[in-house]
Amino acid sequence: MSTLAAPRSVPRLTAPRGFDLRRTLDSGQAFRWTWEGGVATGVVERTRFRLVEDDGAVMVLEPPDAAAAARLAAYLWPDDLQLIEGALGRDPELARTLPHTRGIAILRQDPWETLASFVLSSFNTVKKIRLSVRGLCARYGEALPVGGRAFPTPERLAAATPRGLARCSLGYRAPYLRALAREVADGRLEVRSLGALPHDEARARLLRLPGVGEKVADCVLLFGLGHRGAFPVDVWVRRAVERRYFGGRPMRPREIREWARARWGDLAGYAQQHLFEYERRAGGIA
DNA sequence: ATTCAGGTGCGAG
DNA sequence: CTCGCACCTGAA
Repeated sequence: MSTLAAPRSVPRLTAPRGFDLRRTLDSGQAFRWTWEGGVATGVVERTRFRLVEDDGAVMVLEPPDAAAAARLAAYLWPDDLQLIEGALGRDPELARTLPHTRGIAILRQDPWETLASFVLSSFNTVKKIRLSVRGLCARYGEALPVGGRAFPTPERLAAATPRGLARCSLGYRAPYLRALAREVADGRLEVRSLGALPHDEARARLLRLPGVGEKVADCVLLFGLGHRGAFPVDVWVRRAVERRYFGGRPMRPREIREWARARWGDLAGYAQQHLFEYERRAGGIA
């Protein structure tokens, strides 16, 4: 099958039908993946991976380890894309969108990393978020045996100095991040246990955190806590919904979110991802 | 040099 | 509650 000559030891993961690695990793939900040619490099939990897509499969160039590859699969494609895209395609607008966006999976990311990263996302661009996250990992992340660095623990960030955080270009978000890290480090917030709460309860808990508003809370629910019905409304999604579904009528984010949840239910998060990706590319993001 | 992109928090009404 | 504004920094 494979036309690539690869060492026999390189694990080859069969992707779900239609899965698109590049679209998935570049869709603004994760901030640590970089591409060099056709090779994606990124850190998941405490393992650095190097991946290439190959004819319906993902070749794991690094590490050469079947157990790690299995963990990667749980991160990359937690959902049945065929089923989801089939259902969303019954929406005429999404049917027009999907040819340009299909194959995007919503990742299952670490809750703490997701929360911390998306606090940085407020009033910020994807490019700059990546820059800040890279800086945080370089400065505060533990060096991993095989190379790369882990995302910083709450303890490390709680102990960070304002000066050190400023080096990571966090701007006014630095105190939010540190306050957040302290809540977790002190045990006032159990990030992992958030995942066990129902959607609405987890959301209410997130909204009490510093630097977490409705949009960031919905991103954490969707990308870190597995709540696929969450519908984060950023400027792109807002534009897309207003223009494509409401004839350009200005709407409040909350109104959009409630409408989306009623319309798409547990698939709202995926609907958002496709609308976001399409709008962003049409809107001139390289 | 100037302008722009981006959610949240806060005070005022 | 809703509104209007300040906030920080890389890129154009």
